[in-house]
Amino acid sequence: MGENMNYESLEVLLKEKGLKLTQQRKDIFDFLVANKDKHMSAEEIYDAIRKSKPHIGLATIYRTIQLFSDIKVVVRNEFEQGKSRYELNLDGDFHNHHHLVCSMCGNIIEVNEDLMEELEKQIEDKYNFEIVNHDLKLFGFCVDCKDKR
Amino acid sequence: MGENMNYESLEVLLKEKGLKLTQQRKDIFDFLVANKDKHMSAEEIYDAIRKSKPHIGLATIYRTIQLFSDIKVVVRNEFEQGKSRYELNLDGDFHNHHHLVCSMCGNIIEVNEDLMEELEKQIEDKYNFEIVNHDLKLFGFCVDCKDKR
DNA sequence: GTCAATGCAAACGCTTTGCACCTTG
DNA sequence: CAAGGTGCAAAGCGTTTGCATTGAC
Repeated sequence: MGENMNYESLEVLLKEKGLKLTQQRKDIFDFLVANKDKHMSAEEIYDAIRKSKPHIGLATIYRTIQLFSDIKVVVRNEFEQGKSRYELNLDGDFHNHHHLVCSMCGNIIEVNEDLMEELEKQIEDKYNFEIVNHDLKLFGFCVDCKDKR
Repeated sequence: MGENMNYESLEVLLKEKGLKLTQQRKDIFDFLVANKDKHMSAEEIYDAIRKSKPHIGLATIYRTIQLFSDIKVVVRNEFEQGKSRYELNLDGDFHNHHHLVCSMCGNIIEVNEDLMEELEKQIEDKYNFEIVNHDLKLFGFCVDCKDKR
């Protein structure tokens, strides 16, 4: 997919499945690109896009995000129980990266290193389990909060 | 808490907070002990207990599990989106253990090794983040399913 | 023109809550 | 007997779905 993902590459992924590049899909994609460092809920995406496109429906956000998730354009994550947050998957990487979740301020920090190879190898051997992907969240206190306690 | 957790140790934890050891709490605790290797949803716990105690309410299951979670007697986990599964936290360990989730049959396997010390140390240093707990799920194929693909 | 996509509102599934009654300590 | 706890039903909340209409190709 590459760092410079744009409408064309999105269109290619959609066309492969006989799907259309609609204005709403462009709008949602644009918004995700403009906020690629954030982890947003469906409602937040909806509210933000609605400011410039008042007719968009929340169901469209959900359907689009589901679709983008299927074609690996976004990654869904669950930091709070019962509520998903989404982020753009710029490099189209299959292996998820990790997240640091601050228990005090709720801030989410991306970890770009994998560091899981050795652990996964050991577990694959011992449990005879073939690991395809992982989901690692590390809870604790961020730089700003660790001293405030 | 120790391996032989029983009513007395549960009662101590409750008393500390001015709470009572009711029959329903005993029933739910018993059921969790009898199924300590499983990861059950609230509905599953409810249905199972209702067979012998038909008058128990689902809300009691939720309230009790929430309480048990607060006093670290159970651990809540989310393997499927929007649905929690619960397991007894026998040793009262603060650091969660890991889970292998089979993408084919849905089976969940416990990993008792931690293996995270080195990774956590590296991340704490690089990101200046104080790690307190983690949540690691490894998705893939279990022994029974890896050949069936 | 065809088929996919949208918007709306209603339905959904899990979980929480308000309240009158009951039980524990 | 004074908390706290329970059961029931209703509400809550994020998400999904049915359907008539609209829009992309």
